[in-house]
Amino acid sequence: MPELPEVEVSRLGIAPYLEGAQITGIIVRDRRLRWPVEEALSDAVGQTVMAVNRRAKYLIIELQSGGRIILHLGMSGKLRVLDAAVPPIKHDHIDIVLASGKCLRFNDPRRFGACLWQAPGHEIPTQLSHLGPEPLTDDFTADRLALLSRGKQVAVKNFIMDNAVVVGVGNIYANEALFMAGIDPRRKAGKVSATRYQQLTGAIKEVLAKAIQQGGTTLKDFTQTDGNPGYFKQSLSVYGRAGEPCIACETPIESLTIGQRNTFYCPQCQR
DNA sequence: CGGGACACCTGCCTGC
DNA sequence: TGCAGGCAGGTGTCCC
Repeated sequence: MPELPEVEVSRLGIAPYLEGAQITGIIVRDRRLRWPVEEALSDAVGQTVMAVNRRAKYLIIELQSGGRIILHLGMSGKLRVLDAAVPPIKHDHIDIVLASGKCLRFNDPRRFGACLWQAPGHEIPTQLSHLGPEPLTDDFTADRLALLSRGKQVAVKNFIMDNAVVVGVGNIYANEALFMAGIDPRRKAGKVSATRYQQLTGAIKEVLAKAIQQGGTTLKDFTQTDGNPGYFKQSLSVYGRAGEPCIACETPIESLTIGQRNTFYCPQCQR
């Protein structure tokens, strides 16, 4: 479910229901997420939601008190807005109930996701305090990649998936961006030229922006019971296509493991 | 310190 | 049909 584009699509989907709404209740059915859900989360009850923002793959629900509810979807998390009276299904761990009678419902089978509480006047949780720049802003530049990669022995694929370098580049889009830029994912980060970092930076921005746009289709029926995505599948050039012909040169796409993650590339186009 | 392995957890798909 | 095994879109932690 959650690469950055899907988190952003979720944000766009839930924001209209949440912004300006009053929270009348919070139901926690299972506290055992990535980190235990704090009891103090209930302090959000009675608060008005001022905005729903995103930082990296975290969704941040800003409250009038200055407090924040911070959600992360992990590997399998999903958010839906539905009538609060709808009976919960398996893995519906948290409801944020609104005065409108609707609720934001967090479902996460694997429980790698998180729901953090930042009390008013408190520091942002440490998970969010060491994050690199957002990929779709001007803070993310080729110069930054070139600078940070100096002398680095890690594979360039791992490098761009490092949240301290740039946030929001998950496994799928790391593969796709490296294909677009014609860079072998195994290449050491320190051995990628400035010119090619220029191309890679553009590729990351392009692939993420495009995926968010395509997510807009999913957005349309976001509140329906199960609008299941899969929207980006047709657009993928290499991810999940081992053995299939490269869209550019027809050489079979190869797969291997880098940093315990499945990696796909065209041995002809990517050097 | 950089780099890499591992951990967390459930569902689903494959192959015997 | 059943079951074991492997794999999955993330990321903090631990160990060398």
